[in-house]
Amino acid sequence: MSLEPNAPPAAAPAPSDFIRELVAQHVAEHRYPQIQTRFPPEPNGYLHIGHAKSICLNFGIAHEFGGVCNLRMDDTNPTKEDIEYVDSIITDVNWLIAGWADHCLGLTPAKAPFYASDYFDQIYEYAVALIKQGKAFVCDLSPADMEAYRGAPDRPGKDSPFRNRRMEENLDLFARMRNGEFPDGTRTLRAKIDMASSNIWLRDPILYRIRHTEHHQTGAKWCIYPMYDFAHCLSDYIEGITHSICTLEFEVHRPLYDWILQNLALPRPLPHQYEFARLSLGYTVMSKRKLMQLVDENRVTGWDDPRLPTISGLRRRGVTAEALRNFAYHLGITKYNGVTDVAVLEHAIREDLNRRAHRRLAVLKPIKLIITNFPEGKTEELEAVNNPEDESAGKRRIAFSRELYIERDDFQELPPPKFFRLKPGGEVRLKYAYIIKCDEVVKDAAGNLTELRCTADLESKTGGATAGRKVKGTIHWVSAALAVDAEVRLYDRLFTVPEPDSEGDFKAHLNPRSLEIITAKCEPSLQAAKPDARYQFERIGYFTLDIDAQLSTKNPQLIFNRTITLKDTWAKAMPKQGACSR
RNA sequence: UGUCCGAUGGUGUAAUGGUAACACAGCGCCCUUUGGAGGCGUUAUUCAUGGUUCGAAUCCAUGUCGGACAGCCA
Repeated sequence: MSLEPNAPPAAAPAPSDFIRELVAQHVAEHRYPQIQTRFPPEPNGYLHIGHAKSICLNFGIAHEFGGVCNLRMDDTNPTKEDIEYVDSIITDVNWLIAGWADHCLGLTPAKAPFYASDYFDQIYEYAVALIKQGKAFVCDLSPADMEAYRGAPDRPGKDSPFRNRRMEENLDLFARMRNGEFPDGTRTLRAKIDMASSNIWLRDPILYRIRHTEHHQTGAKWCIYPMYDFAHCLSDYIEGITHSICTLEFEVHRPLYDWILQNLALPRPLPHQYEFARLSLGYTVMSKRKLMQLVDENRVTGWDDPRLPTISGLRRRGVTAEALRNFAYHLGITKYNGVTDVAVLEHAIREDLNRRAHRRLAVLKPIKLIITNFPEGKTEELEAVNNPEDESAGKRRIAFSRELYIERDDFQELPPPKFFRLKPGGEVRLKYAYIIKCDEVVKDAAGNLTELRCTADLESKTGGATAGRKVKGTIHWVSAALAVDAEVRLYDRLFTVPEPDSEGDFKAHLNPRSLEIITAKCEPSLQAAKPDARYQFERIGYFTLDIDAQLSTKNPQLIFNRTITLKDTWAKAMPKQGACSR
């Protein structure tokens, strides 16, 4: 465990909430030598944005108060866990805290994350200690009997007939449980507390159960495994955790957390548990069980499907760690179970990408446009700004020619009022290039639009005599001859309703149009697109290369994921138009 | 009808006995070679009732509504 204190950051704009206030108070009182938090996922699925909230809280507190936060696998149930999940958790956590709180990450001497299973020997000894004090006993009740004896929330339970076994017998039986002498489910180790307690978790809770299952970390060493309640508080204690922060559903378990540590008469200070409300986000589901269902039933392509709220999915979609952290920052920490509007996430993503993304021109749904007064075969180089938000991003040159593609949605033959784009006889600015006027609309025999014929004001480009002319609309374009094709994956929300899991089958609300795949025409510079770069396709949205893209082969294939659309006040005013999807 | 927890604009949060504020969303205007970004403005809030107090979102009482808990899951 790492013990060197981290220097508090210079002047980080730290959020404030009831947990941080408590921590600040404890720091002021010098209650602990150092603040220690932990993020304790069970490796039984991939991490999602709800975990990101918890990671930002736990690492954020360590970061702000000069402490350390341990990543700890809460791996006490080998029947549900897998090494694949361990690996993904390590990747996701490191990605999310990189460059921000990675210096707060507590690591074992072997530079590995922590595992509750590392403490199985110690936890076993603590169980023995409890037995010796007469505070735990081996119970032979079957699962069904156990349930019957437990009572109900409004009805007390009954003492197990095995509750008053002699200490020596308990010791012997527990050792034989460990030795594998009994089949699964035949015996448990239970704490001796109070079967009449109004808190069900204090009704002689199970501490150990028998599971003849190999563990992804400890192999075949154990056939008994501690329950969450027993392992968690002790793991916290062993690691020197001061603030054990978890979600609201563990509130009822806190008396048991405290009971175990107090009855073991451990040297102080003891860790304490604090609870906050988990994240619920609109238009998605957040439970690992439901996410796993979507993955297992191939409703999505995998845990990292860009439509999923998993950290790996968001990353693949193009969301940056910084955007996720800013989102978490704006969330706040309370004990109220609310549903956060996805617009808050979307805002954090756009704010981040607007600052960092280089602009490019790409046409998603092309229609050909001919500049009739521009010479055939001529190519002109025009200067384009890479990022108007960041002058240091520089400029690039883009090729202009007689035949172009423009967005199909940027032309309407019978435009509604306030349509600022191209229309018959109308003028529009081609971004970074000329003002053009639409002279002729060409259609095929079936009446489908095939081509637009326009004339350009050849003095209107940047630096030209009429460059200052005001036209209402500006549209994007690419040179037809030089454009490169790219597969573009247009993602939309996975569900059609704000709370898919509020009632009934959540899968009934899956959005059938959550993914549309198209071939776009891109400006040639996109051929050199970098895997980690974010691009804004001007007037369209933010895009990033997908991991499926083939970049270094003989026939490179560009594949872009749409991270998020640009805000579009026109689409909002004209709901029936609807460009690509939304 | 048990125990614990909670309730502030549409949404999420702040105000820690002293002018109810911030962000997102919405709406309007300005600006714009992105209908983006940005700027300015604006709509809208303390669950209810009673009490304590000069003064209550905040403290107390009662009620209402919501959430969590009866896995050998975490």
